[in-house]
Amino acid sequence: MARRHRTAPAPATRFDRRLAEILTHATEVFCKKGYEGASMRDLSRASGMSLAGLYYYFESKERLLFLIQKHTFSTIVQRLKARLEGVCDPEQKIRIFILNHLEYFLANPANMKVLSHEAEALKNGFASEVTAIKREYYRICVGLLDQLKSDRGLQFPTRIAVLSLFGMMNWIYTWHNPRVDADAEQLAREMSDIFLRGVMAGSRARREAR
Amino acid sequence: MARRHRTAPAPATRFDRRLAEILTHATEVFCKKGYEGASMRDLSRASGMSLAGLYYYFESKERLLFLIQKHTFSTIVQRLKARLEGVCDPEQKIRIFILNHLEYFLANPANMKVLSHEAEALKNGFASEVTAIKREYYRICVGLLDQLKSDRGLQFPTRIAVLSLFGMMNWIYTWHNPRVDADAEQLAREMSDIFLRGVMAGSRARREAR
DNA sequence: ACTGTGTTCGAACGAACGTTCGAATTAGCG
DNA sequence: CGCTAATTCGAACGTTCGTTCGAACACAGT
Repeated sequence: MARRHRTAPAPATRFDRRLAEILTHATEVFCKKGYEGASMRDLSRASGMSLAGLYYYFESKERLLFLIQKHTFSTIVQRLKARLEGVCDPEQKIRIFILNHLEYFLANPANMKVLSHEAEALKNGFASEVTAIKREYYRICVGLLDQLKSDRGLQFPTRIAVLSLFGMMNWIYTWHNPRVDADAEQLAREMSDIFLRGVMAGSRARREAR
Repeated sequence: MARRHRTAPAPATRFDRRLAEILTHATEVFCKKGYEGASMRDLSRASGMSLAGLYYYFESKERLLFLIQKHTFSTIVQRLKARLEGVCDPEQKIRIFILNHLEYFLANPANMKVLSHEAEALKNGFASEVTAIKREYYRICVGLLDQLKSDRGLQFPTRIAVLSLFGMMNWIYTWHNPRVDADAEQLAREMSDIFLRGVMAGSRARREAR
């Protein structure tokens, strides 16, 4: 009956720790079978808790997905802000943005797949809160690119560039194989090279043909 | 009882025409609610046919998704091959590849979302046939990039470049708004610029720092 | 009008779904 | 130990799921 609503990081009660365990197992199941395809009984089996027992920790399957998405996205934004602090060079900032994204992506592939692939699964109330974080993340990236543009007198469509970059990065969940593909650092370097050369090369205050 | 198995394009029987109608409506429903989230009753309502009536045209929900994915993917590959014929310049070929993908994408957004987003929904038998087409499409793109590399003496990781390009293009289904965003031609030009400059600029047989 | 084949449907099947509830069990503290 | 509150669970709720079946309808050619 008594539900905690900690947003503070501090004491990590028994309740909070158990909930975190359940979230971890549920993330794996959502990753493998999809949100709609995963049943509460699947989650029960994966977390070693009875079906009814799960409902002591969250009131619905949808809220469970919400908790996973919100925690994942919040963490990635928070880490990005910490890493961006004190860096001035806009190119370096964008490289950090990409590295931060890919490092978290490859370290927590299930979380990121659930975040990317189940973006439309939440309804009104839950959806809007995750959308707010997504918008903030998007705005940060737009800011970095605009800074790069004005610093170097470049000319390219910011919206398309940002969304192309997100596409490059988020699509990884469909193909990355840790036994074949490079680690996050190298991957981030290669994607950064392609993307940054793409927006920087030869577009200095041009008036292009067509 | 008597089911047709036409692969020939020719006569378009009543059966084939009605099936195509159902596929169109089903694609919209799968696009909006996802494969798992869409019920046979949803499909029945959307196509104006009774629940039982649908099973005269296909034997299972999974086969219905398979038919949609296979038709969509086959069409896009076939159009690509036709457009690529006779073109020699590798840069031009890649621009055609991107344009072909985006034109079909924006002209048939529901089809392409179902193809991109429900790629893992099919099981063994159905999955392998779609995967085969996907692999062919992937190999074509690898071929174009390798040709560009050797023609111009470039040096970049082909696999990462191809998959980044697919990410840029396929991610569109998450953000494209026809009332806000440009048409396929302009979008293809902008993405081609970013991508081609990215893989071509300053990587001529370099031995790069780090 | 009769016959046969292609097409459609209402009704129902068993299984699985998300969620609830009251009782049983456990943990923390006097 | 004994008491209270936190935690877990078996069993069941009503609903919806994908699929099936046999009867009905539509429309040829004779």
